Parts: sequence; C-alpha cells; structure tokens
Amino acid sequence: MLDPKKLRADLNGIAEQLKKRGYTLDVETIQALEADRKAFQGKAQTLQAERNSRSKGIGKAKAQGEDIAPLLAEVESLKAQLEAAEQASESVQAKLEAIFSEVPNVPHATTPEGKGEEDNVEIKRWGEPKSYDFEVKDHVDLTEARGWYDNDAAVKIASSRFSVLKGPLAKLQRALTQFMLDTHGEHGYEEVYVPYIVNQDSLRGTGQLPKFEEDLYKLAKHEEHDTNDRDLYLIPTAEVPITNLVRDDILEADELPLKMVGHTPCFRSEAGSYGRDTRGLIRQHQFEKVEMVQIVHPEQSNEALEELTGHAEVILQKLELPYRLMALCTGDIGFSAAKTYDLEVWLPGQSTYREISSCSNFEDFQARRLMARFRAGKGKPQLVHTVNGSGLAVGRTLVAVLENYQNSDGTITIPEVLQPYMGGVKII
RNA sequence: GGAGACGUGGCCGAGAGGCUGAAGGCGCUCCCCUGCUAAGGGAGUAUAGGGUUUGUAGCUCUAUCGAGAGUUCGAAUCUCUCCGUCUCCGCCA
Repeated sequence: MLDPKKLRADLNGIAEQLKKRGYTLDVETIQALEADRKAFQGKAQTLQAERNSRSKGIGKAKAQGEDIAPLLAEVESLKAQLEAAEQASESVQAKLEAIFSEVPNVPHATTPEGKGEEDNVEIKRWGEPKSYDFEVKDHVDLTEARGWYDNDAAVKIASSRFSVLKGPLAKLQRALTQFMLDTHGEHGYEEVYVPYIVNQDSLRGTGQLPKFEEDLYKLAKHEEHDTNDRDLYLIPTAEVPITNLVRDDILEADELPLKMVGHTPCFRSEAGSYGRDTRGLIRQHQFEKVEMVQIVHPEQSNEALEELTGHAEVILQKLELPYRLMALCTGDIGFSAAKTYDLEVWLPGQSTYREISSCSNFEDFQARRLMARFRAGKGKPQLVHTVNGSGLAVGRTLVAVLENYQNSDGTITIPEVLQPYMGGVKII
C-alpha cells in the first residue's frame, strides 16, 4: 500500500507516476472522498470528545451524590448524533481503504518505461547457449521415455498441470533444492522452514489480497468441524510466509538487514493462463521454489536488490546455465514492486530464454501493510524495505538442467556442483 | 476429542463499571551524587490515526488492555463469538 499521507499531499504527482505503469488513478473520486473523510472524521471525533467529557462529569457528580438524571438526558441526545457521525466516518474510510488497497506501487526511477513484456530491457547475458550436433529434445521427451516423468499419473491422482517425477529425476530436483539452499546459506541467508498454508492477513501483508484472490487456492472449510471464521490459503510463493515473519514487528536497527531463505512448494491456480505452456514442467499448479527475502533499512534496498539478484545469478553460474538479466519495464512489474529484475535461462528445447527468477524491491509498499518497522536509536519506528527473489524456481531449473545437459544418446550429464548431492553420480 | 485456567505496555505484574492510557517492579535513556567499583537520589520511557503546521518538531483530539461484536451516559473491568496460551485426560507421526 502506498503512503496515504503522500497520496493526499501529491495526488496528481503520484497519478502521473502510476500512469507509467498503465494505471489510472481516479483522482476526482479520491479527492471527493478525502473531503468527506476530513469532515466526517472530524465531526465524529469532536462528538466523541464531547461524550467522553460529559460521561466523566456524570461519574464525578454521582460520586458526590448529586442527581444525575438531567445530565443523563443531555448525553442521551448526543448518542444518536455520535452514532451517525461514526458510521459516516467509517464508511468513507472503508471506501478510501478499498481504493488505496488496489493502487499499485509507484515504479522506481530506474525502472525503464514501457507498456509490456516487449519493452523490458536486457541488461546482460551470461554464458553461451551450447550448439548441439544432434537434434535436441525438450525435457518432456528426455524424461518421459525413461519413465521418470508421468503426466498421466498426475492427472489421475490430481488434475492437469501437476506432475509425477520418479527415480533420478525426482532425486535431481531434490539435489537442486539442497544445492540452492546451501549456496544461499553461504551468502549469509538464514534458512527457514515455514507453513505452506497462510491466513488472509499474511496475504494482505505481501499484496496478494485483495486483488489477486483468483490466482490462489483457498481451502474449503469443513462444515461441521471448522468453527473459526478464518480463511486459509495455500501459499503461491514462500515470499508470503517468510516476509510475514516480520509482520507487526518493530526490529532494532542493528538487526537489519535480515536475510532469509526458504524452500517450499508453491501453489497457483494459474487462472488466467489456460492453454499457455501446457506441456511439461514450465507452468504447474504445484512447483518447488527456493525464495530469498531481505528485510532492509530503507536506504539499503536498492543495493539489496542488486545483491540479491546477484545471489540468484550465482546459482545459474555454478550450474553453468546460460541466462540473461532483464529489467522489467513499468508496464510489466508486479503490483507491489517498485523495481524488478527477471533472470531468464536458456532452454534449448524451446530455443528461447524463459523466466527462472524474479527479484524485486518493494520498498515500503509491503512493509506498510505488514506494519514491519525498525527503530533507529530513540526515534520513532519507521518502515523497513522488503526485497525478495527466487533463488531459483526449482522446477524450471530442473527443466534447464535437463535440456542444457542432454547428450546425443538421451542421457543427461549431471552438472559438477550437483554431483555431491546425487551421491557422486555423473550421468543419468 | 473431553475438562479446567488464562490473555494488561519492552518484560513481570496490579486493576473486577467512572478519579485508569493504565499502580508497582524490572529493564532502558538522561541528570545529580560519589577517588574507582558498588550503592543511592531525580526525571523520562507504547502505538496508530485526525486536526493545526513549511514540518516525521510542538500543541491538541480520537482510538487501542488478544481480535471482533454487544450492554451502558461511560467498559481493561459485564455479555457473546472467534483467535491463542497453559494444565490434566484421550488420541497420534
């Protein structure tokens, strides 16, 4: 969420910046509501003050044994007015809150301007796509024939867009996960294990709600057993539980930066993507991801994004997978992000670069919702900045390893850094 | 799953319809005293929002005692729902 004070102070300026990302801020509606808010809230508070002081008067009068009947009658008339004023004030504030909560973050000055994917800017390339003296296969062909990838079984036990992996393939995925976690551990991230199911407050904190509910899996409540009124969801990314670790916290300045890494499955309904990437492991309802999160001092978030992106790159470099680094343009960055880098890995099976990591600086946009703050010295608590990124999407990394390391006979060479995690096996 | 107890500021802990945004203690900050150390004395020490304002300063108002709803002129205190913690029993990887 953006700072309501800043929004108020510079509504048109912010509208201008949001326009860069293709978002039109309804300035007039907000101005009208703000005027109402000011009026109603002020009135409600004045009446509250009035009631409070009179009620105190009644207490004192009663203590001195005076007749309080006339005083009671006086306050009685206040009551209806107060209730009306409170209601009006609350209703205006709820309307503003609803609008504000759907306003995306303001892009960072260094985020390139553009309308969509095609305007993203390539920052650099690393590694050369290999040339093969045989016809390359994609990851499905490489693994299905050997009985390691079974789409039909996944459909049988769940539905489309799930996968069953077996034998060396399942093990390779686990090896990748371990390798990533260990590497980030060396980068100074604390490994965390977190719930895969979260409540609405957590999803609001990181910005998935209220706007993107359709992308989430919501758990059904058991009619008889569940007495609570709490809605729970499967996590779409470990960003949600990990970032929410600092929700409602006031950290000490010297605790920053907080660096955490975690591995979780991610669950996405992929509601808007029917028909896209239906083949193989690219776009699944359930996939594995290693996620890095940094909670940082506001002045450090730009550097932190560069650093964290670099940490994601290290994984690709150690795996010797060719990739390119893209700066997403204003039209393509996510709702909560001020700046985002995507890492795209080379996939020989598709002869193209595909997104394998997304690293973003959210500045204080998430922190405001989360009420994640820190205290510098004796000063008032101020909001932290949050930065996160995939390090990496394990399922897609698996695809990349399979396709980039394939041999003419259909076997897969295991990248050197993964061999210790595969019990020394060099080829599968 | 059954039975009971409980949830108050950074922490501990009083409070049981009005004088309580909250006693007291610990911790922390500043000041005084004191050869050093130790001890002692004094002051301060929640968060959010609104108004005022050039101001994240000051002043002022409002809200907050797990969360929400209710009763009341008035709720930390009474009622209800939910969340959570603890103890005992049962079950369990």
